[in-house]
Formats: sequence, structure tokens, C-alpha cells
Amino acid sequence: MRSVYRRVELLRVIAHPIRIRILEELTKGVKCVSDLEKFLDISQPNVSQHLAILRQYGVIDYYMDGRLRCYFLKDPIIPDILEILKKDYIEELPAPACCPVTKKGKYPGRR
Amino acid sequence: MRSVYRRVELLRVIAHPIRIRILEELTKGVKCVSDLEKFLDISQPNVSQHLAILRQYGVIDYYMDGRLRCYFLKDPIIPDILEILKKDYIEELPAPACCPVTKKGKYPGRR
DNA sequence: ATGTGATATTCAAATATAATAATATTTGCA
DNA sequence: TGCAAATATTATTATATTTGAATATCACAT
Repeated sequence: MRSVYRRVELLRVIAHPIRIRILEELTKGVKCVSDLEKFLDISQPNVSQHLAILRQYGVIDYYMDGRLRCYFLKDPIIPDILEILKKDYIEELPAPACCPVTKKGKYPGRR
Repeated sequence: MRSVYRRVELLRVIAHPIRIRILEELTKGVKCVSDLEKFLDISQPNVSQHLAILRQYGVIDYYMDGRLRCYFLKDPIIPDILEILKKDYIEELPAPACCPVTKKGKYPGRR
């Protein structure tokens, strides 16, 4: 069982609007830098910077096709996370049984 | 279907080692600030700051029990994310069929 | 070998985030 | 009413992240 805390780093890397868009795009298939550049509508160096970060943490990788760098998803956690982010949660979690009551002795395991 | 990008903000909020620990602890049940303070072994104001951030984004909420603020999980996405973070992924994603080949015409949907 | 297209790297400036220290607020109780 | 426990808020400082601009690299074609 992998430590959750080693994965927090991964979350930080994913938790950026541009990088999430890159990852979503890559779930659809291989993309080269200039395609991502058009899709994201940001500067080429900035695309490369984000790709470098994602690659540095093992989230993505690439292969060469001529002079194109073809990036693809590598970390299998990504599709799972993206799926959860898309999921529609309508209900909040059930509040603890004691919740609405503001009296003593209602905090389980204390007092 | 909720927008992924509204959720990126949520990811950013979660993607912090202390806040992840708080959330993990809260999956086990209601906790008050001083209990979290002991558990996390950081200053009380810092605990409150992290709790404030989590609450601000609707991730957690609290009820009062005497002078205790009893915090609990509110956003139902949290247990799902924590579960995925704990999951043990052994295999990388299958590389694209063209991957090892470094020749022209291997980038699907291009050239 | 040289030029060009595709992409990466580096640096600096702007901005955001985190932790610490100090102080304030709130609540129950004597 | 006034004190103390529990918690929140604010300001400050330190650090990290993001972006843009400029430049460098690398691979192929000529």
C-alpha cells in the first residue's frame, strides 16, 4: 500500500488549471507540443514548462516521432482521478448523528 | 456533469500534506481543534488556518459542542479521492501502440 | 554543414502560499 | 460579572509557484 503522503506531491502537480487540461487532453490520446499549444492557447515555452513538471513527477512521458515529441499518460492514477472529478455528487456526506445538537457530551470519544 | 475545472480549485486545497492528514483523520470521525492539534503536532493557529481553508471551500464543516468546534467531512468527493490515493497501482498505463517506434507517421491523427 | 521547424531551458519579475508570532474572540462556568 | 479554555484572526516574513522573454538545443532536410 503506497503512502498517501507520497501522493500528495502528485496532487499538487495535478492541481493546476493548465495541467489538468493537458491531462484531460492526453486521456483522449497522444499529443505533440504544438497541438497542445494550439489547444491551450498559451505560449510554447509555457506548454513545455508544464509538460516538464508533469514528466518530472512521472505523470506523463513522451516518444519521438521525427522532430515531434509525442506525449502520453503514464501514471495510471490519472484517469481514475479525472473520472472522480467529473462525477456528479449531489448529496453532502451524512452529518454526524450528533451534529445539530449543541449540547454537552455529543462529541464521540471525548468528555 | 460538474465542470472539472471548478474542481481543480478543490484539488489545490486538498493538495497539502497537513490538510490531507486532517482529511484522513476526519474520515475516521468527528474531531475538535485541540485533538487535531495534538495529532498533527503543529501550532493551534496553524491548525485553525488549515481548517478555515478547508471550510471556505466547503470541504468540511463543524458543529459546536460546548466550547469545542467539532469538525467533520462535508464534501462527498473526499473519501473517494483518499481511497484512490491509497490504491496500489503497480502497472503503468499501456504505452500507445506506436510508442517504441521512432519513425515517421506514427503519431495518430497527424502527418 | 547549414538552415529550419519543433521544442526545451534559463532567468527574472510578479504573484501566491505557508508558517510564525502576537492578539482577539467566543463560550461556559464560578 | 469576570475568568479561563478553546479557537480564530491578523500581520509579518519566508518561501514556492507561475509566467514571459530571451535564448538554446536537437533532429531532420537540403
